[in-house]
Amino acid sequence: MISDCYDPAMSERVGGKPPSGVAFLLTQVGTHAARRFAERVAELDITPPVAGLLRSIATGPGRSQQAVADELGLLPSRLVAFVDDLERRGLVERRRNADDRRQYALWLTADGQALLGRIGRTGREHELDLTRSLDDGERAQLGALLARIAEDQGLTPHVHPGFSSLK
Amino acid sequence: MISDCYDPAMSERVGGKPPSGVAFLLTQVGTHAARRFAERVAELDITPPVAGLLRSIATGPGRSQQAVADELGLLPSRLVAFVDDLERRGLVERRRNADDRRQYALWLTADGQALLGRIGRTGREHELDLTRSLDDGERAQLGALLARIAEDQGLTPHVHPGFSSLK
DNA sequence: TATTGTTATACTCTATAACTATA
DNA sequence: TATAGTTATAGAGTATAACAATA
Repeated sequence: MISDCYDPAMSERVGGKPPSGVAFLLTQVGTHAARRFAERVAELDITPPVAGLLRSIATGPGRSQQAVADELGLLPSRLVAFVDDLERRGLVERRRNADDRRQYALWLTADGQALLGRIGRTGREHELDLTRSLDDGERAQLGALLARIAEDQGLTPHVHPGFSSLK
Repeated sequence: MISDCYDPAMSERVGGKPPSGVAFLLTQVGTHAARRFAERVAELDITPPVAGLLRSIATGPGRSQQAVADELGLLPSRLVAFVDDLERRGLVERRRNADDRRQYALWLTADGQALLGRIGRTGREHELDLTRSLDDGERAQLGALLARIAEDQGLTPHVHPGFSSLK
């Protein structure tokens, strides 16, 4: 999923009217951004979904797996595999909830927090490289326009749509 | 591939410096754009890759499957399945090349051209809806900034990175 | 021997449903 | 009975290698 390979601009050229093609540019550049970020965090032996999961746990520590899965819009069965792997690597800890022993509370270990720091630095490098052809004013302008579209289209702040499925 | 679920902005907030988050916004909005376009063309019983393939054949008719696969950066083995389906539906035609009988030349049928027209209208609707919160000047501004990034990052015009693998 | 198109296969991602243990 | 977490499984999408026909 997740690929928009058709270019409205081209067919508009055939159809008559002049092309604008902002939508296609958005999918093209957006896909490139996602791919480059994935390449960068691969050097930390994680994938983008795992990076998002670590951040989510850090932002709201001690929540149940369902609560986290719900926030990120991913299936509980997917989250299990992620947490299994992170727990094996000593980055995340599962603790039984004493009040409701069906639930596990998720916490970051010290190693997990250190990794999150490295992910943050990777994200800043990614940001700088991707927008290196813009000056500060243009970067802010682009951010403002994208934020407007994101809000208008009903996208949840800080949650990537790649997580979705929601159900 | 293709999902960038980690938000640099958030961890920067933890790390210290103020967040900008243009890179994350790009993947978020770009993924949304690709998904919405996929939903739209699904009503024409095609997927975005197939829409891109139809456009490619229309732009350069009579080329071999390898030439088309090469342009779009997709594997020959993937293209076979797409062309099989499109030929069954009477949208594309395979013709043996008389000079080199190993090759098939790809052509759009009249039905295929009609479908391409409907795809073009769908693309224009998509473009308008996605950028409905911007005025004409802002839309042009956004397009210019995205085009600058696309060129700087070495993206091929009119070819979606989702096709890639290149090899 | 090399190339075009094709088939077979495998590996990942994603989605659904069934199972367990607790409530 | 309902819920949290887990397991098993099936379907896309994607990549690799082997094959037949032709050069």
